[in-house]
Amino acid sequence: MPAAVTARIGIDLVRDRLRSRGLRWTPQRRALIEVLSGMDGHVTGAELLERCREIDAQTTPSTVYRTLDVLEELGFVSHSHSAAGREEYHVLPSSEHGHLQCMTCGASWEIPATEARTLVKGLELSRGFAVDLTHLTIAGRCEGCRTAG
Amino acid sequence: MPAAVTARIGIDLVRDRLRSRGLRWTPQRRALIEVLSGMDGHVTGAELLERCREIDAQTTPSTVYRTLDVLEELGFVSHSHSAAGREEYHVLPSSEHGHLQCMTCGASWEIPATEARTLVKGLELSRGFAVDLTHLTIAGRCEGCRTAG
DNA sequence: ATTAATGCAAACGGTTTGCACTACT
DNA sequence: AGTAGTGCAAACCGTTTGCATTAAT
Repeated sequence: MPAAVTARIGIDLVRDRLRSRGLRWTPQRRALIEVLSGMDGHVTGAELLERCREIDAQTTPSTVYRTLDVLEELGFVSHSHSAAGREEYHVLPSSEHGHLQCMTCGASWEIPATEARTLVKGLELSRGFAVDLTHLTIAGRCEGCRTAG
Repeated sequence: MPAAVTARIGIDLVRDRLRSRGLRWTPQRRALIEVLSGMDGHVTGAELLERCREIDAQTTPSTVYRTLDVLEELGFVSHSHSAAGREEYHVLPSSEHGHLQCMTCGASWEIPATEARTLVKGLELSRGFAVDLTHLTIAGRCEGCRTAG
């Protein structure tokens, strides 16, 4: 079982990018970036809200979700949907990737573009369909849960 | 672009299976089965509710969702999650399959198990991960939307 | 001074629940 | 008669919105 990839999001980089677009650097945004930079690649909006509240108990949902929208526009995060149907944000690492999620233990792993190449190419050739890898979540049972249960 | 597969769900079969388990056959259930049997493979709970209301305007959400749960237990339907994150039910055709969904026009197509074999086998071999194909929805852009836009 | 961003509070949409009532068997 | 299923109404949860206020530039 491969370890989950840890993605990095540079606080200074985000700040500079925001400013260069005339957007602002606020304590609330800083908190969210801090939370995101400590993530191992995937979190729901609700989880991010909770974690931000650990930093600042006054954090409001609207601020978090609006900031996530902005960060998505800037290309720092992207979102897909978990097996439970909730929004799932993840920090954009260097390369595009999908997710593998275990329905038993809930753990999730990244599928690098290289590993998904056959799938992506296949659907493009057979159906002319352009897969959005960042949005892909494949559900199933991981090795640990299969051997355990 | 392959045509969407039309699945069939036999009204009499469902009725008999319900009864054989001590469960009951009601007008509300009949309505839902009728709706489901006219589907081309994928609908959200909310859509099913609406369609049931075309048959009986008094239909309530609770009844529809509870019946869907029962039907899922009996193996007549299964659910996954659309690209928009909503629950998506589909009638179980003879074989397991995943979905391809266009994020531009919203259309969706089935991916038969045969076509997903490489993916499923690959993840099993490389990671010991057992893909739940019925739960899989791959988002992207379909051929039509790619050439149009 | 300008205007982006926040906080509030309320609404949203889809789904789920508790409970008294109905109706299938 | 017994109990599965219904309808109602309210709650749920995550997310989104409008608007007046605050604060970054």
